[in-house]
Order: sequence, then C-alpha cells, then structure tokens
Amino acid sequence: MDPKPSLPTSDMICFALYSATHAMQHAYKPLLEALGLTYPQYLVLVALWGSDGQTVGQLGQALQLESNTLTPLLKRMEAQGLVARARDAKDERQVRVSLSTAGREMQARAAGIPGCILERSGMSLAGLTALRDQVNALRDQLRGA
Amino acid sequence: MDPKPSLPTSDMICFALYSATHAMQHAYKPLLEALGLTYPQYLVLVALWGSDGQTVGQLGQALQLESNTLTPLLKRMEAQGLVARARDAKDERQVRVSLSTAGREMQARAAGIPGCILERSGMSLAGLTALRDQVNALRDQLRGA
DNA sequence: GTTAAATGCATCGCACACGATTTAATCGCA
DNA sequence: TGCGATTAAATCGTGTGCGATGCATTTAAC
Repeated sequence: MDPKPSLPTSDMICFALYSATHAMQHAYKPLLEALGLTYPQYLVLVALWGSDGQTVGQLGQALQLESNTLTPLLKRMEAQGLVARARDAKDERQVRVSLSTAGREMQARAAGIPGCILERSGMSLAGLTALRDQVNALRDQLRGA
Repeated sequence: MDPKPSLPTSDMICFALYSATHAMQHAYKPLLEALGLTYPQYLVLVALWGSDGQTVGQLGQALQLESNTLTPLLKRMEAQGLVARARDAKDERQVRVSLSTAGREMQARAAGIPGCILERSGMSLAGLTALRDQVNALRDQLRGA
C-alpha cells in the first residue's frame, strides 16, 4: 500500500498527507459533481456561507490560497452565477465577493455532504476531531516555523 | 487559523489535510528547487531508488497517480536526463522507467531532505509515525470503502 | 502636494491531477 | 487461427496551484 517500506518517516508522512488528500477529494467528487462544483469552489462557498462579502484577500487567508489561484476560480464561479465580484467603494484595491441567490440556495443542496463524508471516513467524530487537530498542528508548525 | 469555527468536522478534517499538504509541499520546495525537482518528480525518484525499472502502472500504483498524470511528468524527467523510458520487450504495452546515472546520483544529493523536513515538523519521530498511520488509515478507509 | 513605498488584485507561464477517450498490444476462447 | 475483449499508455480538455511580474490604488514621507 505504501510506496516503499524503507522510505524515511518524514517522507512517508508527507506522502500520507498527499495521498490522503487525493482520496478525500475523490470522495467529495461525486457529491460535488451533482452540484456542478469543484472542491476549491465548495470551499469558497463554505467560507462565504460563514461570512458573506469577504475580500479576495480574506478568502485567501481563510483557504490558504493566493490571488493568482483565487481570481480565475472566482471568475468561473461568477460565470456560473454563484457569486458576484465588485470593487469596494471605500478601497478600490479590494474586490468583495458576495453570494448570489443561487449561491445561497446551494447551502441547502450541499447540507448532506459533511454527513456523507463522515460516514465514509468510518471514524468517530471525536477521532476525526483529534486527527484534525494533529494535522493542523503539523501544518502550523511547517508554515509558522 | 481555521476557515470557520462553525465548519462541520468532516469538512474540517478534509480542509486540514488539504492545507497541510500545501504547507508540506511549500516546505519541500526550496530543498527540491536546489535539485531542479518538483515534489511529484521527487516521489518518482524515491520510488525508483527503492526499485528501479518499474512500469508506469507500477509507479502509478505506488504513488496513486494515473497514467495521464505520470506520462507527461516522466517525459519531463526524461528530458532532464533523470530517467529513461522504454517499452518492455516481453509486453510492449508496458513502458519501463529506469534511472539514469544522473538519476542515481540524485539520491546522494537528496539525502539530507528527510532530515530537514523532520526538523521543520517540530515533531518526534514516534509522533510523526503515529500521525502517518492514522492518516493512512483514513485514506484507506476512504479509498477502500 | 508630490513622490516613494506598500497593498491588493490580475496576468502569465508552468506543472500537476483527473475524467473521458483513443491507440496499440495481448489474451481468451471458439 | 482468428477476432472480440481486455489491458497499458498516451492524448485531450478542464481546473487548480503557485512563482514572478504588472498595474492601479492607497498610504507615508518629506
């Protein structure tokens, strides 16, 4: 299952994250496909459902993505009619992203997704939470160093 | 730090993996850049250092990648002179990938990388190993269903 | 009040990643 | 032997990701 049992541990944890991320996206894919969304697009919607009208920079902070990734992604979502993009009147350097009606309605249609994934994971909520905290701790250590 | 505290847990573990993977690749990047490698290319080399002359399919099995990802990746590595690609004489459907001299020499030049990452992670070897096993278990659960 | 620096977003180029399809080689079975 | 089914790579199109760069706007300094 693992690429090579003799791999150094630090390489193996990295590969584990790498392949688990792929497996996770694979699990989300059929659920999101039914809504016409990709995984990063879903993340943008989740962020906006939590707080609408965020700037591109705030979304990037939340999702750990740069503007060069977000701009084309948001433009595709705008073309799909999920969000609207508009320069902030106070500071015209900033672009605020807001949910359209279709974008808000998507929340109800996507409501079943987390439960589906939770079930597929075969883990308890407490187990997942603990794992999440450990993975986040590793991430912050690597980023913050 | 997290996108939204109110996110469902199964979404949050997924995002944790997603962002930790990015952070990990970010940590590898400067080390690999000095060798002229990307992270997936490094993974291919690690796999070949373990067992040279694998087929494209075997590499895909090891790295959990499809031929549509591997073929252009391997072609770039061939253009760089790291590997050679040749049809198997016994079964000409298969393409065997073997290390060049430069590809083998890269192993010594990359020897310090796992130690660097281990240090950057700020975790003990045992801690990393335990985390790796949990992440792998989640991945297998998602994949194997 | 004009200029220099910083900020926020967009553009460009490159490298994955994958679903769907195609092509070439091998296998299975009558 | 022959030919459809299967298998292994390669190809095609779309969508991220990110480093480097550019441009417009705002802020700070003088």
